[in-house]
Amino acid sequence: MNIGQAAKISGVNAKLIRHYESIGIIPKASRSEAGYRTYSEADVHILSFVKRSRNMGFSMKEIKKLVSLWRNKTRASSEVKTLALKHIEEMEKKIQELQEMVKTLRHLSKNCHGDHRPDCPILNDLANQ
Amino acid sequence: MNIGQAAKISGVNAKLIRHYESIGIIPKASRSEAGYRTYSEADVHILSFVKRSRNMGFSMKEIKKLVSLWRNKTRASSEVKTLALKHIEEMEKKIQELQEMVKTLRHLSKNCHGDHRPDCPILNDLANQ
DNA sequence: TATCGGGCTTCCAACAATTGGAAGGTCAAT
DNA sequence: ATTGACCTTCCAATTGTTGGAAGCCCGATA
Repeated sequence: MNIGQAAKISGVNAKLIRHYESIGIIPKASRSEAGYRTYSEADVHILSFVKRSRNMGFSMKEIKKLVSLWRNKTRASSEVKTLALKHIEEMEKKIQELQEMVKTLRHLSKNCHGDHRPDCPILNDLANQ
Repeated sequence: MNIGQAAKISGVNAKLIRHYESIGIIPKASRSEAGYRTYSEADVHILSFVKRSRNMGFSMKEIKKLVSLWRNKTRASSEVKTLALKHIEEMEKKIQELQEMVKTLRHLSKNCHGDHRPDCPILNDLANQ
């Protein structure tokens, strides 16, 4: 099948598929006589894998690693688990940071009248802390 | 004072100060005879404001708006509050997304032996869901 | 057969925010 | 006079994705 079909099935748009190929996330697609990229079911499977990994928040660098681990039938599951746990840690750190920002900003907003008057604790705090 | 001094005090590094100037976040600095940028206390104050806003997770676009609101003594506090509340909403959405990713990935990791064996539920899930 | 729409190709540029380097001018002190 | 620290500009890389332009290919219709 052509790239458009592969895009439709995998949910990764054609532009992005070419990009992933160019940066080596996925193997180079074979070509038709006319130079069109052609994809097999297996190729589409890889694309779906990438898409789902992306949905899990993995970076492209991590996904590159995941794809190679996935295709290597003899790798140890510990390698994958380590990668996943590291990613979980990073996400939890990010969550904490965001929660602290929300907390601070929510507190400031609560003290801000939010009307026509110019006095605003939010700006005061950002400016004078 | 020169840019290095302003950077030190505000906590925004010199490179970034120039960048912020170039994209119009902060006003253009005045120059010495030799062409060096010169900063007043008030200029540094703006830089600190930007820095703290960044720490609150605001985008540069939002910060540009915040700076102009801050410098406008007659703006309504509701304008600021609206911006802050919108930002809080976005952060909370992001938090939820991350939490769901963590939840899924944590579940998968729990079922992964994480040893020398190749069988790995994490990869299986990413591939076959 | 001519042509038209849609899909494909490549390359180049933009977004966000920051960081890095290169090549060169300036300043203060030795 | 020269050193070293600081400043200047410009250009490129990062991360992940999206957009456009110019041009080729394929199938269908007039």
